[in-house]
Amino acid sequence: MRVETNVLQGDCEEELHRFPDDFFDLVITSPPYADRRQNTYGGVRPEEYVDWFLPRSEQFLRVLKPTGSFVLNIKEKAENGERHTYVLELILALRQQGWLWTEEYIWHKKNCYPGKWPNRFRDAWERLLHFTKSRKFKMNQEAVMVPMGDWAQPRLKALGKNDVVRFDSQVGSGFGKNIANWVERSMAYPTNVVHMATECGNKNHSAAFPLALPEWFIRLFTDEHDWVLDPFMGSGTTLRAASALRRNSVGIDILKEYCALTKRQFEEEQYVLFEEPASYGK
Amino acid sequence: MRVETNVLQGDCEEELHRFPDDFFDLVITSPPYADRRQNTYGGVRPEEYVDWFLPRSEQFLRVLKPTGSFVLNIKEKAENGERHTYVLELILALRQQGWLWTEEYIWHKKNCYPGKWPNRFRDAWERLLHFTKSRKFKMNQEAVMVPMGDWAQPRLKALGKNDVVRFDSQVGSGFGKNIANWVERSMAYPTNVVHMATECGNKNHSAAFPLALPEWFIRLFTDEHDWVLDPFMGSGTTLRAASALRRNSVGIDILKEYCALTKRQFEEEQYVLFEEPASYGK
DNA sequence: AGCTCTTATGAATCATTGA
DNA sequence: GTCAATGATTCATAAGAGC
Repeated sequence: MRVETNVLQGDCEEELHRFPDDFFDLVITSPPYADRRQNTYGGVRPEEYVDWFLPRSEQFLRVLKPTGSFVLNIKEKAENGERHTYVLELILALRQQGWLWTEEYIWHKKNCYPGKWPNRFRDAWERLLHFTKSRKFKMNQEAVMVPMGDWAQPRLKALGKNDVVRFDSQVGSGFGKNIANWVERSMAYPTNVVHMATECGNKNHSAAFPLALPEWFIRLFTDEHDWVLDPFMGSGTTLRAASALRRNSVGIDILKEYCALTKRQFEEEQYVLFEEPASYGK
Repeated sequence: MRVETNVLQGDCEEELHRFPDDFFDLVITSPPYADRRQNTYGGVRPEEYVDWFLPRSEQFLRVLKPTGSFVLNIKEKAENGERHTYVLELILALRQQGWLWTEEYIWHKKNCYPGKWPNRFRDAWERLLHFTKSRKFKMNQEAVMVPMGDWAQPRLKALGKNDVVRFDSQVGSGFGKNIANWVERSMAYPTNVVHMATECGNKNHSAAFPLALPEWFIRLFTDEHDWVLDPFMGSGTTLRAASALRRNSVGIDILKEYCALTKRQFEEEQYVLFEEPASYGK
């Protein structure tokens, strides 16, 4: 069975009217973050962010299956020395809209942006908010289990001073013990903290999240041939992850450039798939 | 100059009336989390949590210096398959009360509680909310610097884990300046994700946080002989960290058992200090 | 192939300048 | 006064070069 991958150009609030209720199994997206500047892409002011978001999330709620999930990657900006509260308000508003706030995953960005300020350290994490329509939803926990052999050993080898000092010695309690536990089992369930580097890019566009991030959630919340939606597609990372995992997908973006770029990149990757199947999906 | 360490038994809302305005440099605490069970320590219902907290935080605001910081360790419970929203509401309410929500640090618990549920993974993180009274507050970023990437790669190979741990704990106990001089540019500032294991509990009480956690924030937000307050003291981890770092401290707890336990443990540690000064500060 | 070393750069944030 | 744009700060990665 073939996998469909569709790119739609337009505002997701409008475009989603094409789809029936209860169609998608997963909505996963990294929307444009709030920004005071008007001339950047998607510059929505922090104060207006919730009002801007709600009519769109209402459509997400409609087109999502009762067993589906909605994963929202977002992080509030700091302005005038303080964190904005619009993300907190958005969570509360989404619950009012009918969503269940099932979980908050943390994306730990190992290679976060550098910088130094008098009142804060570098921001190394973002929220991955997990909303559902019902308490019974699809979750394939086994699909994201971490293979111990493949993971722990090279990790240990590559364990620079950073890892040891930062992860371990601050406490002094047992990496050794943990390792021993890991070796006994071959697979372990992950936690709600996802460690991933941002994609260091030869990309010509600001990639929202690394491929591995949508991949992780697509494996976790969908099966093969399920339907995945990214209503703020950007450069199309979600679609590539979905396609590689044999899920049908729809990406929507308001900018023609992004849509064209995604379509083109996608065709190139399809070509690569044909040429060197082994390297695809990496 | 001697360092004072005080334990007060009572409700912090009452006990703090003893203190003048603008007295403390840091308030750091892990309050009793919301809990539906009434007969456990500090069983406050989620729905009532904000109302219960606000009169107390009003006192924190009063006794904290304008340059001081308030660090709140908290995490919302999941109930009936959903995350509670009282922590979000608390943040919004604290801002209304006059606090600035300066930052949200993530405590990544490397060895989080085991368990398996159908709709979520193990919870491996907690919030460390940083509030201040003003945009100009005290922050000693150099006090929590960590060794940098390029440097120890070859050295670490030769060293082995124990050496690294010992190196780090020496830094913690006051040799930091020397180390910093040796390696000049080899130290980097940390991020807002704090990696620490929970203290593996052979303790007879559920330790709220590991010693290293208050230690980190005490070094970051206070100088020697500053005053540290933990209004929900519990087993007294904050006080031990403060004392080891030569900060004056006040701990308040409503339970006599905790107060007695902390006093007793504290005297024991003082005794250890007298016996084997070298091992203290570990 | 496996190493070391070098280089570019990423949803950042704040202070300053200018409209 | 408000708002928008610019410069300075700075580190964990991947990718590429060289051996």
